[in-house]
Amino acid sequence: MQENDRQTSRTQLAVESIRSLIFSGDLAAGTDHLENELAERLSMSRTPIREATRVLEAQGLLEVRPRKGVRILTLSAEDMNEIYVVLTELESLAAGLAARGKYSKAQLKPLLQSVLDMESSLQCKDRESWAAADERFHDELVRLAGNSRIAAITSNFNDQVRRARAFTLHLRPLPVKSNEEHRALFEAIARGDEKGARKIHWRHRENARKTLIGILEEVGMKHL
Amino acid sequence: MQENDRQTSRTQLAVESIRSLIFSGDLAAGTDHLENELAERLSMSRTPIREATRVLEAQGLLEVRPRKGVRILTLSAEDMNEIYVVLTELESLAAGLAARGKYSKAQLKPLLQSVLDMESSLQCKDRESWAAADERFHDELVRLAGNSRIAAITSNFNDQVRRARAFTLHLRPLPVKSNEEHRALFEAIARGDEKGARKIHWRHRENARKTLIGILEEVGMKHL
DNA sequence: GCGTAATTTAATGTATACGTTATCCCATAC
DNA sequence: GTATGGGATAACGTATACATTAAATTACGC
Repeated sequence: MQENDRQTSRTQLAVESIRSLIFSGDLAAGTDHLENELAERLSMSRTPIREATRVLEAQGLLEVRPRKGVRILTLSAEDMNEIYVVLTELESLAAGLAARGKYSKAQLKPLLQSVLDMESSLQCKDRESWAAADERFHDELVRLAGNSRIAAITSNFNDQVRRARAFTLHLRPLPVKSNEEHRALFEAIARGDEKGARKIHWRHRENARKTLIGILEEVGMKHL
Repeated sequence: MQENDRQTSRTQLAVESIRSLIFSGDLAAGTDHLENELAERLSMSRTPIREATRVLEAQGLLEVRPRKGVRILTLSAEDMNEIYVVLTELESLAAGLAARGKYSKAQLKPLLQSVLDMESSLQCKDRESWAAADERFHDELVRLAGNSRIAAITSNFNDQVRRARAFTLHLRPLPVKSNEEHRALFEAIARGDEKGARKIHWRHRENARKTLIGILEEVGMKHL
């Protein structure tokens, strides 16, 4: 009856389902949910739900508050700032490491492709596809850095700010400048310019951070 | 009969107990342990053990391998390097943020105290107490940076490399230079020199990284 | 009506039961 | 001796039972 495989255990399924529900907003930030409710919703007993929520708590997506249910975490502007500061630092480091990697043009192809994709998305003013390409760019950048810890942390933080980014996607100006920065970063990595890559990406992220925080303050969005 | 309080739930107790057992070496790196074994050892049922091991897995201290028990993770020299690279980056960032904080002498007292403690430990050649003061120094530094994410990540990584550091503590030369660096960093923070603080700490950590990796390679320690 | 104590409710923490199945062991075939 | 297959074992995943206790509700005295 039950699947024993780690990939398809109810616990694993619960982790993924709850993550999706959080990202989609079905479990809105700031709302509370009892174990029973989640169990019923996902058609399983409380046992896998409990294991899943403990894992998601460790990942910073929710908070277990005994007798009040799990609370989907909200992010204040201050939280956002903290996260962006760390992302800026670690991705810049990643950019430097990627440049140090002396990759060939062929190896950098996926990175270049994501830049091209962003440029074409920008021409059609298609923000959604631009965002998707942007995510690929950042993922690829971190992958090229070859440090699994950096990858794990940035992935986790990107999960945490995903909602905020989606929210502001349509509120901010078309990211023309952002694209120029991506291209410049690509060039720096391609020519193995570690310091340059670091600096370019650092400024890129700083800009992104300021834009995001600016919008959140403008909209008076205290929590997201 | 059971304690319901989050602080003293069996799950929480299991998390802390298992952590201690790992740090003390009672659960040695690379060894496997069945849920039943752990449950019996900690005098509780498998339920809290399972929840605890999932959390510890998310924290990177062990790996759940169905039917083979949980494996206490070992760290290769490469893992160590990855972790130190990230620690270097984030703690340097913390040092810069601490300097930017423009703290008063009074507020910096704990930091200074840990430097003084290290210096006196060094005079008695007491490595253990030096290491304890060193840990206080780094904790305080990160605290002063005022970014809870940096604190969480560095704390987690320090946990992961704790065994390795303890192992090499008596193999490396007395950290005279390290102490000079701590003092210099303190001065930089005290005078609000953000760039200087960053640079000093970066070099400090780089030295620590190279020393550690050097020793591990010298001793031919592939895993720890 | 209001504050406090008693009572009920229900969410949780934990133990336990049990079905499933990976793994091990051995018998048999070659 | 090696390989294959079947059966036993036991570790795990999950559901469920149940005691505990925080929170909600009611009862009560003033």
